[in-house]
Amino acid sequence: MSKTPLACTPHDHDHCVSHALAEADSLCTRQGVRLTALRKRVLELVWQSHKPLGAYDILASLSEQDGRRAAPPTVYRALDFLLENGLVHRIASLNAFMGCNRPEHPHQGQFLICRSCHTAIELEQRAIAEAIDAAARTVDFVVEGQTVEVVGLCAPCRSAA
Amino acid sequence: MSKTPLACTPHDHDHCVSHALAEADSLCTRQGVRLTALRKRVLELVWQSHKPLGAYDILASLSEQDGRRAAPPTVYRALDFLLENGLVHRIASLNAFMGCNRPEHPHQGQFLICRSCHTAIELEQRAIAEAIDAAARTVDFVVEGQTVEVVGLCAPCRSAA
DNA sequence: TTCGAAATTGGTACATAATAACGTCTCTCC
DNA sequence: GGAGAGACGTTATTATGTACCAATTTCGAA
Repeated sequence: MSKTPLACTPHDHDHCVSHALAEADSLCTRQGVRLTALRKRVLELVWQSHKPLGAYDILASLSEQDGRRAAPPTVYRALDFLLENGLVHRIASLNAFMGCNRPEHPHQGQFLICRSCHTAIELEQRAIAEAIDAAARTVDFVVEGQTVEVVGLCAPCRSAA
Repeated sequence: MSKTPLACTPHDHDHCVSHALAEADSLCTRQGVRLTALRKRVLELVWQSHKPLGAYDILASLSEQDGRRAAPPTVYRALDFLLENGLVHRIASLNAFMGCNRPEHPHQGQFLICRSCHTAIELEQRAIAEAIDAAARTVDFVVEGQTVEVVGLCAPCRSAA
């Protein structure tokens, strides 16, 4: 299995999505969990969007594109599965979800969210995680999970302005 | 005006709340904005809680304790004012609000949230902010706002377990 | 002092996000 | 084939947040 991050640029977008799905397939097989058709489709929808996608956006796509009669629990259950298995991340400040670049090893990313184009860049910087751990130690707090979500302007949007 | 953080320990809780309210008063006067009775009351409720408080919790307190007939927009407007003026922080991962320890200078804190007792500790570590800024620079992203929310266990809860 | 604009608040209705509870189906393993 | 677990369908409900307009208050200017 490739170790390259699943970077997504416009010209190779379809390839990027299929790569992500293939990697998810293999990961689930190794973990002994089932990437069912529904779960795979939800993951595909999340990956097809360049922006973090809301649960109800996914719901709408399932109805409109697939003609599937889906209710909220259907989507949330699929998202829960994908979250548990590290295939997507949840962006708390947006109530939205995005595909994980590096599902092959467990981690919690940091996210740069452009307020203009709404795309999100996933980082995985040990320096940030360690700065947080160090700060937590000073108040004797044991860290179990980190949420780092940064709003600002990405380079393309600054150029456009 | 004192520069000491408004640390809140059980034995001086009432004093801590009144200190926060007095500081908010003076800050709003200096800024030329109006800390009305409603806004002050909402701030007081947020400060009285040791845990981040949801908007609908505030709403319930206004109804039950004050007998005031309040609808959601009333609370959200007051919270918007308090957020804009740096008197409270919003915790995105909890959909909740907590009083700001240091309203006298603008900042965005980092939050350590105990999953057992649900209290939140506000930090203000330049090292964390700088690690994030540095990471953002590597992808040419300009940071405008940081959300850092850490879940884990605080020292008292670990001792109790 | 009185007028009038702006800010604040009250209130209804609605929009969006997430979960509870329960039944049914399907797959796998024996 | 049957039992059990996991996955999915369905209805209803709860939780969170906003759009909109009307009524009131505040405060400066005439």
